[in-house]
This record gives sequence, structure tokens and C-alpha cells, in this order.
Amino acid sequence: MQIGVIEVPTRRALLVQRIEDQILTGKLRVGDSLPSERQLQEETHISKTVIHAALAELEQKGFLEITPRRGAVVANYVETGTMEALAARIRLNGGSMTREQTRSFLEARVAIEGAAFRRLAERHTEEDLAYLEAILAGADALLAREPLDARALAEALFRFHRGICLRSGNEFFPLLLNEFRPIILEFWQRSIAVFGAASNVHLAKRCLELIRAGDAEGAFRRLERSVNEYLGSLD
Amino acid sequence: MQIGVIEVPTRRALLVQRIEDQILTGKLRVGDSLPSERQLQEETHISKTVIHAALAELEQKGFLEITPRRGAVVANYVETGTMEALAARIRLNGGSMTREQTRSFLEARVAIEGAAFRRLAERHTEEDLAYLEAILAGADALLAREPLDARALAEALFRFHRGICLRSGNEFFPLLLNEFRPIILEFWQRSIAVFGAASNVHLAKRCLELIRAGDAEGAFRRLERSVNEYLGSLD
DNA sequence: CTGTTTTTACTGGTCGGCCCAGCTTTTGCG
DNA sequence: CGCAAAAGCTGGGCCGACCAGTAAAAACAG
Repeated sequence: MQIGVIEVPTRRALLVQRIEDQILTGKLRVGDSLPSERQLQEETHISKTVIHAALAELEQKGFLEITPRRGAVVANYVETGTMEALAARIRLNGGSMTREQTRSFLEARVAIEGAAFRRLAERHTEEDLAYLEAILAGADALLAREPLDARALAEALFRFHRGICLRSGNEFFPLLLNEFRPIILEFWQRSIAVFGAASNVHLAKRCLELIRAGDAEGAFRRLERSVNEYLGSLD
Repeated sequence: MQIGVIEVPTRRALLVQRIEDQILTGKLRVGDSLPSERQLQEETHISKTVIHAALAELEQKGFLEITPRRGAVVANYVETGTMEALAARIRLNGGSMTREQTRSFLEARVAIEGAAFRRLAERHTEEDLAYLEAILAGADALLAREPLDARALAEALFRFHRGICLRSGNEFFPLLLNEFRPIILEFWQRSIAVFGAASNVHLAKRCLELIRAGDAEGAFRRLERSVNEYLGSLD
């Protein structure tokens, strides 16, 4: 048996997580007031500096709404939340989404990646293709190794799809995929578990071929089909 | 003559901005190490606590990668960056995007909002429409008042479009729009300046009508057309 | 001179306290 | 009783010291 590295989390990170959990599990509801910073300081034995930093972080993530000299209330994360807020909620549910969330997520992914596919199919250089091929070569290397590192392969698939966005020439697409990152990684890990590692890598290669051939619609349909297959596998 | 309020920027905000600029202008390159917190303290005459907070903020934005007891290095913000990193880059260019950035941005917006339009046109309740109408009524009220508060109207238009995403039933769309928020606000303010306030509100109303009529494609084309007009106005 | 242990200098993380400005509640005077 | 002054909160910003680790330098043994 092997004991890996033990990462010591910072107090700030622990406090952020604690409050996130309270919000996401419904113990703290939208509109509820948080205790004052000084009160939290007493409860947690953490200094006001760190408390303040943690609350500021939660505000930026969209979980809280802080008004100077009035206090912090739990925000409606749908109104103000970022992708991070959603990722946190998914993390809490044991890393799994409801079926409806999954459908929403895939719909959004198809909207973004579909646009990237189209652009790249229409206009790409040899360098673009070489870049994407290099990523897939890395995935192949992972495939050959035993035991399979599903996490690493999921990362590679993520990099491939972000690579498509990156090379599409649209500055926003890769950033959007970065926002999705934690969710997409969960997705690929599940996809690897359900459809197998080789199948997923093969699908990526097929998409690249279609892009190379300039078949924008074909690439888009291939993407759509795999998404539907994934959704079907949930039943 | 009238002298308005004088906002005193905080040291922390100034430091954040300074470092952001250094990164975005290339004086600090990806992979470069930052001076230690203590070194920065000496250079800037700002306390280490504030330095620490500023660096933490830059990390959350995706500009830095901080490892405890090892230091901070400039992160590849294309890899890890969020929409905020891009917003910062735009802010640096005097709040305006290049033509290519604008095109990218609108392409992404059409991809996301287009999907939301389609969903909402196909499936909406009376409550959804009432919700959106209420937002437009607020925009009308702003329109009647003199002088025009362009910022507030831009906010209203943002809320309307986010409302469409919200009511589309896709949990991700509104979150994506939230990520775009700072950029979208710049967009609407410019659009108001170029096409006039009334015209923008009228367009929103027209979109709502098409959604009500269930004309998904019509609504989508209307959106696409206005985007193209905006792009055309840049020449 | 080499390989190993110990020391030291340096890192980010945390602490508690200071003052500030503004909102809320209590107090106290006319 | 009415109303204004005061006291007591809030978060925001900042400071200098201390903590627990790391990595390089110094000391040491062979």
C-alpha cells in the first residue's frame, strides 16, 4: 500500500468549502444573511483577514452578495453565479449531474463546440491539424499504458476539444471551455467508463478527419450523435 | 462647474491593475516568476497582507499560479484564464475590442443565445413572457427619462437577454451570459451610442414577439441580422 | 574531495489589531 | 412625547509580526 502526498488545505479554502456546502445543501438559503465577519471569527477561530478573503472569493464566484456595512447574503446563484458555482454544486452531488443538468450541459457544449467545428472545418492550416494530432498522439500513448489513467485521458480529450476551440480562431471559445473544465472532465471520465477508452479516442480521431476534409456539417453531426448516445446511456 | 465624487482606488486594486498590465503587455511573460511577496512589499511600500490579497485575486482570475512556499508564476491565461482575464485585456485597450475580438465575441453570443432563442420559441409559458415583458417595461421607463442613463439601459438589455437564457430551461446559458457580463455591458453601451436607445429597445421587443409567435428561426435570424449590422457599423 | 546531515534564509499563509466610514439602535434632553 | 445626539454595529483597508513549511547553503563526517 502507498500513501500519497498529503495536501494541507488552507484555512481559507476550508472555510470557502464549508460555506459553499451550506448553501448548496440548502442549510443556507437564497436571501439568508451570513453572520458578521467578527461573529464568524469567533465561531471558527479564524482571523478576520482570512474570513474577509473567503467571503470575497465566494462573492466573486457568485454565491454571496456583500454590501459594505450591511453584511453578506446568499445570492441567487442562477442570477449572479459563474460556472464555478455550478461546478461546486456538481462536486457536492458526488460529481454527478441530474439528467436535466446533463442535457443542459451538452446542449451548451454543442452550441459552442459546434460553432468552433464549423469555423475550423472551413478554415484551417496544416499547423492547426498538426497541433490537434499531437494531442491525440498523447492520448494514444495513454491508451497503451496499463493500468489506464482515466483522469489523464479525460484531460487529453479535454485538451483536444479545447484545442479545436483554440484553433477555430475565436478567442472566446477556449475561455468558455475553460469555464466548463471541471464539468467536462467529469463528463469524459464517465464517457470513458461507459464507452471505453479506445472508443472515445477513436471518435476524436474521426472528428479530426472530418475537419481535415472540410466537412463542417459532418463533423457537427458526428458531435451531435455522440452527445445523443451519451444521453441515451443514462437511461 | 461641478466637481464630482473623487473615488480613491485602493492600494490592492492598484497593485492588481499594475500586475495585470505587466502581464497583458508582455512585460511579464507566461512562466515568469513574480518577485516574492516580501520583495514586492519593499518595492511598493504596501504591506504583505495586501500584497498577498492582490496575488490571490489575480490567481482567481487565472493570471497567476501560486504554490504555497514556492512562489507565484504567470499562468498561461489562454489555458487557465476565465472571461475575466479577457475582460481585463479589453479594459487595457481603453475598453474597446479589436474588430476580430468583436467578431469572436458576437459569434459566441449568437451560438449561445441562438440556442436559447430556439428552445424558448419552441417551449415557453405565459409566465416566461410576462417575466421578459417586465424587464422591457423597465427599459421603457429608462427611455422616457432625461438625461438618458446609458449604463442602466445597457444593464436592462443585459437582463433581458439573460432572461431569455434563464427561461430557456437550460441551466448553463444564463451562467455563460454572466461570465460575459462585463463585455456584454460594453457592447450594449456602444450599441446604444451608435444606433440610439429607442432602436435597441425596439429590437428587443421585436425578438420577444417572434418568440411569442413560436418563430424560432425568425428570432434567430433577427438576432443574427442585428449582430451583422453592429459589425458593419464598425467599418 | 565526496556524500550526508544540519542549519539558515526564504517562501506563502495566518494572525489580531488598528482606524475608517456609514448604517442602526439606543439614549437622553428639551 | 419627539427628535437629535451618541453609542454600537457593519464591512473595507491596512499593518507588522509570526507560523510552518521548502530549498539552498553551510557544516560535517568519511
